[in-house]
Amino acid sequence: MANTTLSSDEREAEEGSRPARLIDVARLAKVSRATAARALGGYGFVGNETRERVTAAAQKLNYRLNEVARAMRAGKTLAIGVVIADISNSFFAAAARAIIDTCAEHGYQALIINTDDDIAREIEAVRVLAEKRVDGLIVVPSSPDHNDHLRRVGELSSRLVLLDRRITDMPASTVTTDDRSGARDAVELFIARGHTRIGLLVSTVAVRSHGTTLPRRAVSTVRDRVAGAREALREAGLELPNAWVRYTRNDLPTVTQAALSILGMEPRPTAILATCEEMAVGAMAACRELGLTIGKDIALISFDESPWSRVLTPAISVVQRPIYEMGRAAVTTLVRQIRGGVAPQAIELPTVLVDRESVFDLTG
Amino acid sequence: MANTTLSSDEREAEEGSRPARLIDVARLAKVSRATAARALGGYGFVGNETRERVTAAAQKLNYRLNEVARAMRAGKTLAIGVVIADISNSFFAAAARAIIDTCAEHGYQALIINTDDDIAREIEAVRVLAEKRVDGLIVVPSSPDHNDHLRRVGELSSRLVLLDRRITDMPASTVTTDDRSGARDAVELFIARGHTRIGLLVSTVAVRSHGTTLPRRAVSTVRDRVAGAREALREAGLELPNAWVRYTRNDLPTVTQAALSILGMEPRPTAILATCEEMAVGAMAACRELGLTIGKDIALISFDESPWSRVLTPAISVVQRPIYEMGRAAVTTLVRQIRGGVAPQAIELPTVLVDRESVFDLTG
DNA sequence: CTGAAAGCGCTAACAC
DNA sequence: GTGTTAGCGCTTTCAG
Repeated sequence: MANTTLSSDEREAEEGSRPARLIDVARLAKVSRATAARALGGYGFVGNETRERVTAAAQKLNYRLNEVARAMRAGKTLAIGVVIADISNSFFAAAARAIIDTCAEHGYQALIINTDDDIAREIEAVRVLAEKRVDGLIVVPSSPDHNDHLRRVGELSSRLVLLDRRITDMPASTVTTDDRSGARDAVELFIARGHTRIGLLVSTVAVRSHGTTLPRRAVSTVRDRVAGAREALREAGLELPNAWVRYTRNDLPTVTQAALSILGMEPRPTAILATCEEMAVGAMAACRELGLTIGKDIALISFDESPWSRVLTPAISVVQRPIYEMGRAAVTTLVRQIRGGVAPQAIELPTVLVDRESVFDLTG
Repeated sequence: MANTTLSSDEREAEEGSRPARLIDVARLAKVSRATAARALGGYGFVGNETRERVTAAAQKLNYRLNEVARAMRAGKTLAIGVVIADISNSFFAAAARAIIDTCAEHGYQALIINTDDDIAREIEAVRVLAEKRVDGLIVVPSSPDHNDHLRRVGELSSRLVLLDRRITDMPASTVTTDDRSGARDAVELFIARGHTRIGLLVSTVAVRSHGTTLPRRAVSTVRDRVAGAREALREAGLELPNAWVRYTRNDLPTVTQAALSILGMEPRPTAILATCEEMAVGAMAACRELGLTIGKDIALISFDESPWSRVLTPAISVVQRPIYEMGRAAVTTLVRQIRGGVAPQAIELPTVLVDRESVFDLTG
């Protein structure tokens, strides 16, 4: 390696001594801070030769804009807060991916906080993000009726998008899917194939372990899916005994218990609608324990596509939701609101039922 | 609702007019900014009665510390940059969950950027995070030998933790798992059960679609797993024909093709080691197409636990890695480095082989 | 076209 | 115990 001599400036750039500031660049280029800022920021009028001198100086000093100072001065952090239940859950992971990428496209950074659907943690998360002075907020609300913390965040409350779930009495934008139709479609498919005993495995955190009554604090997606299923059932003149619907937390042991308790009924359902991946897995676990075969003894439809659902035998039929699009829409709506001061809007995306092999025919 | 009269201050707090600043609190409490700061920040000496007046004023004005100003003044953002391949991938999602939570426990906020294992995007991500003046950096490096961008970040290069993968010639902390042993254990189990024709399905992005030679740019986890498998094979005096190992991108169609090309060989392997969930799913897809049954015609072991792996029939045997612990260790190490200026360290966590039902016995 | 200077909101010496 | 003040690094009028 050539033993080149480095100027003191250059050495500072190489090592981590102290990041160069605008004024250092200005001095090296023999201009004022204002001119340096203009040259680097690409605004205002700067002479060509001056601009080049500044750029060269910045390069030489390895200058990096201090975003913190910029944010302070400008009153914009270019950051967006994201409050979700659990990023390790596949639904939220996919949504987060969309949010992060779309934020980046618009020059924003996403700050993500997990709440595990705990309202206390949600309130705390919003507080923290407000202190960080995020320019906007995307929230997956954990409770359908707590909205105080979302109203009390000053200007942020007009830069707020609710994702996946609606909440009462909150004038904010929402991005949701038409889960009621999704559930209807699923149940109607069961019915068309001759199933009359249809069970519901419903994910919710508003319950201690698992139970048979709709929890008072169930979020809108839960309510919509149950309502959609009930609708289809009612129109077909079918019963939905309490014992066939189970509201449950979504850890595998609990879900398995819940599924077992449905499948242990006499008579037992021949079909199960699972409201998410975890519910489907629990149903599979229960079937395994009982020696029941999916697609033969038990028909299954699950909300949300999983990597494995089309690969199993039988392949699992699912109600697909456009998760990536949801995340993307949340960000674009939010950014529009931040920039334009436009009115909140409600976006509802369609679901699509993908029929594979897990719903066998009973009419034959 | 009671028609209470609000003071002008209170109304401002209710609406989003303009966030209260420290000086507003100070004025309302009739003290100086310094005293207000001390009272609120809980440091220095403040009279009891004064403290109460300040707290009350802050409450009344709905005062929120401005984190941006604090960061600027203190020279610490309390933010940590996280550069990963893809947060919607289950491995990274779990790691991210651990990172975010552990960050929060230490008072830090995680800023996450996806690279899709593209080195150009990784370089850009590091640049952006450096501008944001993050206090530390966690990187899952996408290339084993690009390290310039990680050296050129000034003081940040001493506040850097490499997660999941090592890279050459970089004096940074690393948090990895003992993947070599993991692969060894898996292959040894195959061998113990009488399998002699063992295939490898290896996930990598350093290849166009799928091929049979170790890509020059494969990351350390890929190298380690292949090396571990080869070791076990060699010690048992077994061959690993090129045709039985496939390096592939991890989208389902490509993986399925790769798996098909292994399973189309004559003779074909009776066992497959999949280096991640996506590889296992691809193997399952291929088996499905060929009418082969896992656990009967083809033995399968996969790296990383999946929600569904223990629930299938047969249940899939896996090489578990302590993903949450990895994320947690990355953050604790990093925080120690930020706070203490301690030397970089290499942490290697063990893997554990969980034998379930997907490795059938050929010795009978 | 370029420079001087004010100030974003906060903390931490340093006085009193 | 409490107040005064000097900046952190940047942008942005306002002069020249």
